[in-house]
Amino acid sequence: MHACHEHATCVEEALGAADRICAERELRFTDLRRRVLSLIWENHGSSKAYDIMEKLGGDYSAKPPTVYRTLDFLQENGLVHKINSLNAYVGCSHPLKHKDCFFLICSCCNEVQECCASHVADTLRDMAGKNKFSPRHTTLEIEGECQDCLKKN
Amino acid sequence: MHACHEHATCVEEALGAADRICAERELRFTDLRRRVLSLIWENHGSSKAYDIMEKLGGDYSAKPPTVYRTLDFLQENGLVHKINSLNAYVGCSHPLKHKDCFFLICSCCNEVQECCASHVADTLRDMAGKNKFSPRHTTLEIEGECQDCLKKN
DNA sequence: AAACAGTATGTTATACTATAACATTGCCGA
DNA sequence: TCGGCAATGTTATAGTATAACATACTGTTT
Ligand SMILES: [Zn+2]
Ligand SMILES: [Zn+2]
Ligand SMILES: [Zn+2]
Ligand SMILES: [Zn+2]
Repeated sequence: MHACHEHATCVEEALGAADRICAERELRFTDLRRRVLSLIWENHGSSKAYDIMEKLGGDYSAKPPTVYRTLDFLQENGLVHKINSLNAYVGCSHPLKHKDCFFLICSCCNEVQECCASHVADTLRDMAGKNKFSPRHTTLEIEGECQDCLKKN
Repeated sequence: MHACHEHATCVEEALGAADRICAERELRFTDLRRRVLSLIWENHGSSKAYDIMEKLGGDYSAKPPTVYRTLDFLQENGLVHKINSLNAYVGCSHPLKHKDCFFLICSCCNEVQECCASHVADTLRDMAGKNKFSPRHTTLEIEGECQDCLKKN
């Protein structure tokens, strides 16, 4: 689906971007936050909160509030997104440029691709306007099958 | 937000449509199913499963599986939709014509308006195509403020 | 250094959302 | 009437998320 030849690069870039963003905003990119973001970036699928919790401490030494607070922090700063249709979380693939993005979710390989397209956003804004609605946040999640999986099957 | 001068009409229409749809498909529109759909149509907001459960039997005589099975039936037959961003359910406002719909959710008055627009669906399909993605189901939920609430505030 | 404030994390408990598995009931045709 | 199947009931449990309060860490002021 994606084209990351060397996935370690994805992780490093994500962590590097997080470092810079937190520095700029004078936020603390603590060890816990870094570990959670890193776990989320282990692959290009989405991660469930309780799976992250287990990975943080096999013995459940990390408790739910710890995980959810960390996820909240990462979301607030645009470093991860929640996929509402899955109750799961993905790393933002372009945290500084993120705007009006949406998600293509392959239910075969579970990968999630984050996309931006200004004309999609424009279309939605127009549509909202015609309905006299003032949008604040859009959830757009498209479930289906990615090219690789289509080919395989 | 919506323009139902006599909300009873909305409820009756919804129940009537359900009757017809179930008859056509040789499904049983049982008392329970009718009651749940009716409760959901009490207003134009979204309903939480556990609230429906309480209304079904103040003493919690209705248990979760009863409610969720009924909601599943109603969803499968296009009579209600789940709003993933709220974990809540709304009645479908046009069950026979439903196709590529999306939702405008006012976080002020909590009303949910269901909209269809073929050009929105077209735009999304094109976009998916450009990403070589074969979409199966789209979740599009726009949170914001409706005209009435904008005026009021 | 000691006191302090503010942020981050730990801990315990609980709320909220949803499903599995099996029992019972009710409907309908053979 | 019997058998089969769909619907509902029942009990238990899984899965997702937050409230409330305690402790620890970071950096600043005195
Ligand atoms: Zn993003
Ligand atoms: Zn795939
Ligand atoms: Zn609909
Ligand atoms: Zn409103």
